[in-house]
Amino acid sequence: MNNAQLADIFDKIADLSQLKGESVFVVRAYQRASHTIQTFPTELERYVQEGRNLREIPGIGEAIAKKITELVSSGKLEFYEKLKAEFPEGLLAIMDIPGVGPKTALRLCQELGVNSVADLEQAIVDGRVEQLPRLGKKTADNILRHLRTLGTKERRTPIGQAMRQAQGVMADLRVRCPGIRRLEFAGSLRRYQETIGDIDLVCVAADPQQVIDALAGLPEVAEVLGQGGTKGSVVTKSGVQIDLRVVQGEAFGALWQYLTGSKEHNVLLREHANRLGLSLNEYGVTVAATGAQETFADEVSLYARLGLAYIPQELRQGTRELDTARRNAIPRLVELADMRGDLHVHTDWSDGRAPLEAMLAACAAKGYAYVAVTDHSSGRGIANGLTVERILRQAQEVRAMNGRFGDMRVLTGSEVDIRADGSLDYPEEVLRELDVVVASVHSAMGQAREVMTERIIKAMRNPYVTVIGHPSTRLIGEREPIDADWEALFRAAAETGTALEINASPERLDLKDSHAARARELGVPLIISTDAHSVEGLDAMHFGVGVARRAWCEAKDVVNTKGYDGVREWMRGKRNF
DNA sequence: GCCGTTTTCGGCCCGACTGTTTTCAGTCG
Repeated sequence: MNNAQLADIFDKIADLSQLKGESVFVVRAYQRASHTIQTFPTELERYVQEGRNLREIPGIGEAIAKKITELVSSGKLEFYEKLKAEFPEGLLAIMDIPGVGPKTALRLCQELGVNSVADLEQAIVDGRVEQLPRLGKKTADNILRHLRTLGTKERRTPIGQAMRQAQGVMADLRVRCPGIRRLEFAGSLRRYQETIGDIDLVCVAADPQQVIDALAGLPEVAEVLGQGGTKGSVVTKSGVQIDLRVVQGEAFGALWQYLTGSKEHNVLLREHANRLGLSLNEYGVTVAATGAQETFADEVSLYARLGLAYIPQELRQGTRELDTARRNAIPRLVELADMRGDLHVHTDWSDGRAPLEAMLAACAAKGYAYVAVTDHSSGRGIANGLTVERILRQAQEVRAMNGRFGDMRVLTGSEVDIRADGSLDYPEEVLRELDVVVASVHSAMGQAREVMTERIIKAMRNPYVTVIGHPSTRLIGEREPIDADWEALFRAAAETGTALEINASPERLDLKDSHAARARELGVPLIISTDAHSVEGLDAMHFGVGVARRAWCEAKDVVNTKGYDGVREWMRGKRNF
């Protein structure tokens, strides 16, 4: 049983506990455990097998540790089975409808005999729901509306799309409201999560109402969910929810912090504040003893007031960042400016859209010290992969580009298919001629775990393989990752000195954050590359850096933060392994 | 159910908005 499945069960236990009327603290404990498990870098199943103590994980106590052990050893949990049996199966789905929580779901079930979403729809249409005390026509209509769009819209938006949309809306708002003094995005977008639930915007303006109204009036807005004096919430025509919070004055630090979250981080932060005799909300800090209010112009001063080092937004996941900040041990995370080159770039020699020179010119304009040209190998017929003859000719041309783009060094390379049996698409005589070999799985992605794991490890053992490209092959929201023993892959990568890629393309982000974190822990060299197929694609580097930062990576953990000489030296190490 | 620079027991984050209410419960983030 993997962490995602475990987390799902504890999330359901939390929901069921709510229905059962357990105290909110019990519910919260299960929710917290679910979140912790979801983001934990190691599979708990392996953790338990290795005899490690689950209770060392924050948020996991005696009771939940026992439940996890039962789940990973038997695949079942008696407590959960019994709990589930107490309620109709459809009740959890009813609770998934926005606006319907445990209280309402239970009433619908007990007072109207509603046991499924379909039952509920019928009950609303029949007019039975609006007759219940403290519900009413408006509530019933809202539930119906949400119920009917439940299956139709994607729940989360990939970060690339959300980022574009956020920037568009922010530009529009600035034009419409000249009184805006500051406008930033917050939430999961700012934390560089791979998918975004809704876009959170924070704003400082003299006239908050004007900005709220402007948001509601944007042409791309399909529905206004709520509109108050400081807060507006809309859904765009593309189905993305945008929440906007506007304040007057300069007390921006606490607001931005609050809306950046995560929720789990904020809960921990407020608990921490309470222990210091302080109370924290989105306006600032209140000293409990005196009632004195303090505001903060920026986040750094807010964290400092709470006795904490600044916590970069990507680390605000509600895991160990608070403890680390208290010990003043937050590392200096890798930054976009640390990136010295891109080691995975395509041109129109294969399936890229731009010519070689255009790609190189764009890389030079970014100030890179080097770039590797890595078009597809011949196995990718559909991607116009390069035959042996063409790759050797391209390598010649690429080498000849050196000196034409200032100090930027141009490296030869290829993105070589790892075939189903783990062999590579080019013979060694060819690979030997290339500076950078990105080995990637592009076919037979459905192989069984053992086969797939062995296949990739075989590629790592090839001395000419520099890096494994987009290791999981997933496309976010479109294609599931391969099934592989990640722990085994990470150990093999560390042993052979093969880098693993953090593919920065926002539809991939592969390795993902938790995998990158585990790889880093095991000493695997990481390379952040854009896999650009166009000039614009080169701009995706910051998404990859965001993933690396979420994985607590420092510059030293990322190979292509080294200068040209450093990278060459590192690559020589791999060839001699 | 978890947890400890007040504590192994007694606490546990905080506010906005909606819809239904004459003061607030439920939901959400």
